Amino acid sequence: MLMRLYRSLLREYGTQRWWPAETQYEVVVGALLTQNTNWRNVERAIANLKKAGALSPGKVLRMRRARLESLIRPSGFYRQKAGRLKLLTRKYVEISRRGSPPARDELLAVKGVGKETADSILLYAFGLPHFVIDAYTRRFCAHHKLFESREYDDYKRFFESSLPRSVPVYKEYRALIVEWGKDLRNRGAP
DNA sequence: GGCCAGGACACCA
DNA sequence: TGGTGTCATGGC
Repeated sequence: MLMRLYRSLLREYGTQRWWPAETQYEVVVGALLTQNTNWRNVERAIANLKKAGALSPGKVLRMRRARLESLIRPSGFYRQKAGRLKLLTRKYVEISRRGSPPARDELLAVKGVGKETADSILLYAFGLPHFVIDAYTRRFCAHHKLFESREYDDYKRFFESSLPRSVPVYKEYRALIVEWGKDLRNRGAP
């Protein structure tokens, strides 16, 4: 059923090419900045960082707090996010230095990184098979009467156990569901 | 002009 | 565990 819906979405919306980023670190930054935030605003923030030549772990860690806040301001919640971005960057440097990929739990241990952000980083930055659940995914499941729960991890297990363990499929499916959700909203349908 | 976006967390009962 | 308040900008 899930694979059938997947192919149907793919036919309707085409390949989405997520995640739009030039570097692995840019994906990590985007994952944090996009929390409850329109992607367009995140793009502005990332553009600011690039223009300032500051889109690297070293620069972000050394930058003054107020400076970082002003650069990422368009992404909203900029005071919270500035502090959390530094914490996450510290963890990212640690992961990069040791060479082995991050465990989900160690990302979740970073303040400001919840399940969706952790899974986004694991999937889109590190290419690990973790399905990402968001508000659209829950609506998608309810709409098609596929599954229902309050727990994030229930949804995650549902998708991961119903789909082939494929990183490209996980990446594309989540992007397609977001596209489906936006489309649904634009048409004002329930 | 109100509502919401590719959430997470603190605090409470 | 479940419910609510807070964080903030920009588009429609």
